[in-house]
Amino acid sequence: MTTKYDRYQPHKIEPFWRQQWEETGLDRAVVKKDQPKYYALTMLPYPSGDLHIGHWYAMVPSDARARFMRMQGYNVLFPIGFDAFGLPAENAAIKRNIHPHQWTMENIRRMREQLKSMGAIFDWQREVVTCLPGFYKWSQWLFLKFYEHGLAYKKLSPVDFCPNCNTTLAREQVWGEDRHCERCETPVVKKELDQWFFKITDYAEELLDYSGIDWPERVVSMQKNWIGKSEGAEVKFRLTNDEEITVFTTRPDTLWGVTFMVLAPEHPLVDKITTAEYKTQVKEYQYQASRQSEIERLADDQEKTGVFTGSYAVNPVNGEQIPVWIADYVMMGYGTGAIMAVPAHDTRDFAFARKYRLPIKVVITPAEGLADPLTKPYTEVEQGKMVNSGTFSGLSAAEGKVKVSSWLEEKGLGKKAVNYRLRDWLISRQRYWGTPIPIVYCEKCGTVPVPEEELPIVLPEDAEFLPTGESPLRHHADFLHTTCPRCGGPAQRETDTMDTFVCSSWYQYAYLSPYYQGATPFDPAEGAYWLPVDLYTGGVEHACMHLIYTRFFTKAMRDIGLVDFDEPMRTLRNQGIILGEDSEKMSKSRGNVIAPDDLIEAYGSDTIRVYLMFGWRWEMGGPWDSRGIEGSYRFLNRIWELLLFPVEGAVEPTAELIETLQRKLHQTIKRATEDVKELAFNTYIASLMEFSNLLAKVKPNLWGTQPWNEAAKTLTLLLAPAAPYIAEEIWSQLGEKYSVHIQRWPEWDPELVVEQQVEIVIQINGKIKERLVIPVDASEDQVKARAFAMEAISSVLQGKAPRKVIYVPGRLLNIVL
RNA sequence: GCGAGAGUGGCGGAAUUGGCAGACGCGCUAGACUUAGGAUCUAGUGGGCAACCGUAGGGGUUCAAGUCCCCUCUCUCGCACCA
Repeated sequence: MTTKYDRYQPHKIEPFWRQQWEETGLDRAVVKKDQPKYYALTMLPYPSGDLHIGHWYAMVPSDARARFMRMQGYNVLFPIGFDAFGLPAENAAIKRNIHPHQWTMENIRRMREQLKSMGAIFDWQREVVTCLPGFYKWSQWLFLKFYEHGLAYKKLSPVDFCPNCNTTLAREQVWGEDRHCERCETPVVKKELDQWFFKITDYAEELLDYSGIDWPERVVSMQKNWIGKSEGAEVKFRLTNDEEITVFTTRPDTLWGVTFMVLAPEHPLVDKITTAEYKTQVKEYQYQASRQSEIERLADDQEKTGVFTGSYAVNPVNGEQIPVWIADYVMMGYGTGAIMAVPAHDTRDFAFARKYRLPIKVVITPAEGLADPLTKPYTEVEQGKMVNSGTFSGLSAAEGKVKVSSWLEEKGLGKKAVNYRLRDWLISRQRYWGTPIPIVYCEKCGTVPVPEEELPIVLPEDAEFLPTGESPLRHHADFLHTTCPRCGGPAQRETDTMDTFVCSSWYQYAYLSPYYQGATPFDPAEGAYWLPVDLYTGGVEHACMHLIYTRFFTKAMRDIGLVDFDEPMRTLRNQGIILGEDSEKMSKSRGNVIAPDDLIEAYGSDTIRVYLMFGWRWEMGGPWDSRGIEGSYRFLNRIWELLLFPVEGAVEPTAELIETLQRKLHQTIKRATEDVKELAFNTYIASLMEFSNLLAKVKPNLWGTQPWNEAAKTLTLLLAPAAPYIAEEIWSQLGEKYSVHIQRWPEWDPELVVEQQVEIVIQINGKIKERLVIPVDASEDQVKARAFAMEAISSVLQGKAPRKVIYVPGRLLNIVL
């Protein structure tokens, strides 16, 4: 390779070592029964065409961490793949008349090369591309298993539909107040469609349990929020015309305060219970409400509106007759779509009652009583006491909640109930570029699952891509028409494809044995060794979608008998986002995109790697600073010269310098080790910088001595996870054996870490007056004696005894007067 | 409104969890080497002439607070008529 005295030339060394690593299979990950495993995973990218600096920011530190674990003696699996189904490919097909498959695979080819230059230890033999039949066969297989186990079902339901993407969206793909499409920001509309769902709600309770995993509090709280568990009771209300309406309430203790009832405008009972007199008004209101969801629901301060149905219900606890209204502040999609209104103790009901002059009846009061008439609802539970509530009067509201529920249950008027905000996962998409749902519709047999042996149901290649908004599969006769697997008669295939989140819900298992040919989605022997994932890293934006789905999948797979653990990923960590230099999100339209390829050309991959780790707190991210990267480039250049350029002239080692060097060496090992372990990459790099600064200082005296050589070797090892290319080159030039990356990570000696001399701060009343350098093992008395002898101290004391003296060994002496 | 998190020099960020605030780096200033420097090296760099003052603001606990407690403000993210 290069010879000594050459300057640092990343463009020479990086391709060379990349090839060496490839040829020697350095990063191949295979099962080694006698070695502890470590499965590190970074979220797989969508093959948009170009590797973005954001991909680097996500992957490089994860890679460094994986490399570190490998040097710590673990057998590390750090795989990569491509989340290759999805809309952009299909849109490209429509716009530019290029087949989604071709578009996707070309992008992958390009990104694969870009990923390779990054220098990560991806084992490319384990690469998985989700749009290949070898992969999606198993998505289909899992669908069939879910179907068998009652976890996949079809139902006609109002779903969110993006008119621009021409497809349905899962609830979590609808964002913001105006309910727009996650991808294209078009406001979604409601459509009544027959769609496939996964029964994620079966796992709602279990999904709330995070006890076995180490996930960021933020993600946990977002998920809990999303799942939205609330406990209360379901209460049955009989109407005067004999219909029955069930409501869900979290406040059974307020039952005596119910003064009216409200149904969602779309509630199925509305038509039945509306009396002739009110028909027109109700119909009109229902129409307005249905338009509401289609029109952008602008922030119109949400004045509550509603209309009376003409019917009355009977409060089961006291026999009072209460009017039944409909109002759009009650949602069909939550609870039972009907509420009992307690205006005295609920903000919304209060506003509604005020507007329509409905009675307000107080049944919970604080010790000091309430204003009469009420000016605002009293919603407190903790301090409230029940009143006007029959035999329950006098109980605290909290007690009441429990006791009233039990009582309802005894009397058959209702029951304790838990309600979740989480809804089943809508997986049907009316698009071509996705996993076909392996279902056939037969006139005779109805809905028939495709037999396992017939998988994969392959996407036909010769589909036509027209901007009509309908799935090409629907117009593909060969695909559409088939025979019923059960009766052999004519049948039609399901033409919906699966949400791409299905692919990413189980891809971590596909890496174990890509495109597996066996009887299950992955090789059980590989699974037994590598699973589950030890460390998963990626963006926090997936908290409520991907990260809930993959937990659900793993639990479902467990119940099917495919895995024997409850959670897919033991530890989760999120990185932040790198913004443009203008502190805005990077985007082509803003023109603030930083292209990694340009940076590689200017500095080489190692510099980018080091900068991405050093520049920000990883979990935070922040704006890019194109001047900052110069610092990382300088750092690598300095290391290069420091370790490879000899000293001209005499070297004069002193015992003191050797000791200083050795101590700093061990301190650096300690810091670097602890920081990488904690994913504190910025301080890890900082510790290496500090150490190299010291090395530069002692180089004229120690160069070539045994302690120097030791330090040089160790620094190279410590640098290896961050800057793998330069570390390998330096290692080789130092005359060490290939490869630096499979050497044992250095260990520190706790005794050598401690300073021999420490500076103690001498404070008077907490203010620093003096500093004192003493041996670490100096006794308190010695420190005191020396401190009191100091001019600045004794002059203040003037012989008087201090009130108190606090001594913190190795840190300070505080003299309190 | 609810939930989560954050606020430290000109900037990115450190601070062994209550013990020297500002490590490391960027930028900046001065100097050196140079035909030249947007290269490199050396020194300096929170504010203030000082005593001192400084971690969003105010209060508190403590010998000691960026760190703990209470209040306020600002920002970011998520959810949002959730019954």
